Amino acid sequence: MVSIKKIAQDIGVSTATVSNALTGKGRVSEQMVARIRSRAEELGYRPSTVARALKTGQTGILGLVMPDLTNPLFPRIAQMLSIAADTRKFGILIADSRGSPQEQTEALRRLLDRGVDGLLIVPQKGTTPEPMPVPVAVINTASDPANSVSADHAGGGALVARHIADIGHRRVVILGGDAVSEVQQDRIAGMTRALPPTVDARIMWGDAGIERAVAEVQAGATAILTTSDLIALRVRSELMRAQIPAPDQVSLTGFDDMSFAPIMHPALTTVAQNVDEIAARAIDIISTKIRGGTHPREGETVPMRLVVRQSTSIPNHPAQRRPSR
Amino acid sequence: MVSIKKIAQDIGVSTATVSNALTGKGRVSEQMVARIRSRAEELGYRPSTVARALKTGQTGILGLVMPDLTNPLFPRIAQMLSIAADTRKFGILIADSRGSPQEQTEALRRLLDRGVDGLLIVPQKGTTPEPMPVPVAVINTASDPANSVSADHAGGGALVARHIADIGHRRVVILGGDAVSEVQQDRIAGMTRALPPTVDARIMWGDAGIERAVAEVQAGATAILTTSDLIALRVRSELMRAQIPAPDQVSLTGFDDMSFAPIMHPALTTVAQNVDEIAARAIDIISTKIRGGTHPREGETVPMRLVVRQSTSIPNHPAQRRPSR
DNA sequence: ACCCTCTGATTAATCGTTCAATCAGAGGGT
DNA sequence: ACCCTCTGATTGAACGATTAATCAGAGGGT
Repeated sequence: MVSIKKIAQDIGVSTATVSNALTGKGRVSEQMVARIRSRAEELGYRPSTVARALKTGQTGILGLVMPDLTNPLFPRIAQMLSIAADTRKFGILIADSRGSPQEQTEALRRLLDRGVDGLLIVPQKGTTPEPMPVPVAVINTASDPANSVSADHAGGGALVARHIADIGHRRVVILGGDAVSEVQQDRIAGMTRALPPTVDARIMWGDAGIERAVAEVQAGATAILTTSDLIALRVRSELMRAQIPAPDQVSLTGFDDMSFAPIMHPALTTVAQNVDEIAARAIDIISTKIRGGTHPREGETVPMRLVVRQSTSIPNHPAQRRPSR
Repeated sequence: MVSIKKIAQDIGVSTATVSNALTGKGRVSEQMVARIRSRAEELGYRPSTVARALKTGQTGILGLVMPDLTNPLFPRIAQMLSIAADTRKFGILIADSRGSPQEQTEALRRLLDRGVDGLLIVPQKGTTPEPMPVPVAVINTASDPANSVSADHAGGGALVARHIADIGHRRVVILGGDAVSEVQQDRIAGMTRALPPTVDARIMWGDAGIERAVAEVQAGATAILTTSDLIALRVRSELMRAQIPAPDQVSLTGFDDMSFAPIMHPALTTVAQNVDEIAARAIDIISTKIRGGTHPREGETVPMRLVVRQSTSIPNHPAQRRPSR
């Protein structure tokens, strides 16, 4: 490995001068800077991030903790974070908390031991991470007081609910996966708040909820709003089993615009997160925090975007038929 | 931050003794080891991985490069690699190559600059990474000469093809996504080799292939074997549009057992990768390489597992009806 | 008493970089 | 001549650990 020392010897100056020339910090004449730069280039010099880290106390590495990497949405977040991070010259060290809070704590400890400059945390459902010795950016949802940035899940819920109300549905089912999840709670809260009082909405949860939702459709409900594309897909399967056509007899919506949403049949109406923006904001926040500042927009959410596809349509139920708008 | 020096001062010995006591390397009396250990415990001492890295030249960090993190299979690999890595005390630094070979090279350079001890590479479709200054483990497919470990894609193709042949199909379509992908090539090669000569199989590729496959079914084919669950899902949508019932008129298979495979309708017959084993093997290989050894099983593949669900059944086409076995 | 060996510890260098402090010398002003 | 300022460079310590080389002293053998 070629070090600053080698360059210094070659040119006949001290290592300090080389360091200054390369980083542009001290006082070095222009010719000298040019000579050093070109020699460094020739030798293929790459500064040792390790040595720099030791001296400065900054590793330039961020730790990323996710609840369970198998959630199909996380890779996109991870990818965008990784891209946003390296515009700021940060690297990303991953840790998986394997679904358990103890493991999450373990994972955090390991990252801290490696000297990360900051932590990006997507918390376990229903847990709040304890205070950390380094700056932290939490990506969760608006109702989490620790939240640094996240999608506007409630707003997204409102978008999809309003869409359903607008096209004429009057009796709907709202279907959540896991009531412990704050994200899902917020999505549902957004839906219920946005629905006009003329709409009859019932909230159901979990596996049992899926069956009950189908029964509810047979009893006259014309739409099922879910908090996840995965749930929507399962509902779709149950509907087929019950021979209920979608969207003819029932409209269906998901959440997150996962990979399969556009290619399932009917293509799923859903709400997309602006993952790029969330990632960029998270990196922005964590890096200002690391520099000791306070980010003006910390805690703000990023709007979601309604993606209307074929799984939602005007209700076709005899009791509720109405002219198209 | 509490360092080795602080402990040394507290007890009144040299830092060397503390280092020796903690790592168990030099000659230190048992009582002294005990005293140092307990003092370290009290102070909450955590060794600086950065300082250690500078001195030893080993960071204990592996770089992970993936072609495009949005592929729904990669998060599982990343998760398992991360878990396997930390049993070996390695951390994992991620980099995304955003689909382009140049970016892949860039990503590798960034990781090397951070001083990773080794690289885990899932290559871009159709590209072979150039030689690297650190040990590398490549996760790709058997036909890649650089491959270190991977699923036995050809074997997986054989499993699913044999299943289809066994239950009586005689005219099938094999549908690939992208002919550039070596993985998909291997899967298809495995399928065709495993099919008996009595079976008529046609290979088709890409978006155009999906339409042609549906036409082929209308012309009498009774099964479509795809190289990916995502493709299978798209085929499923096209079949519904064409009002072709599955699996009644046509059996359908995917690959990779993605999250939605069990919950789509009909639940998808597919081939699962043993991701845990692949990850564990990859870490094993890279760590023996880092220690300067050669791994005895490098290059071997890990068997895939056929997962039979409702999307495949005995062919029901009049021309090919036969008794159940 | 002398030499040898062994144990348990210390010394000091080193990894590659940064940075505050220092210094040599040029040039200007009086 | 003398003092002052400014520029461009150097010195040397530090970051926190590891490690080869060294050393003091205890004990054993002759």
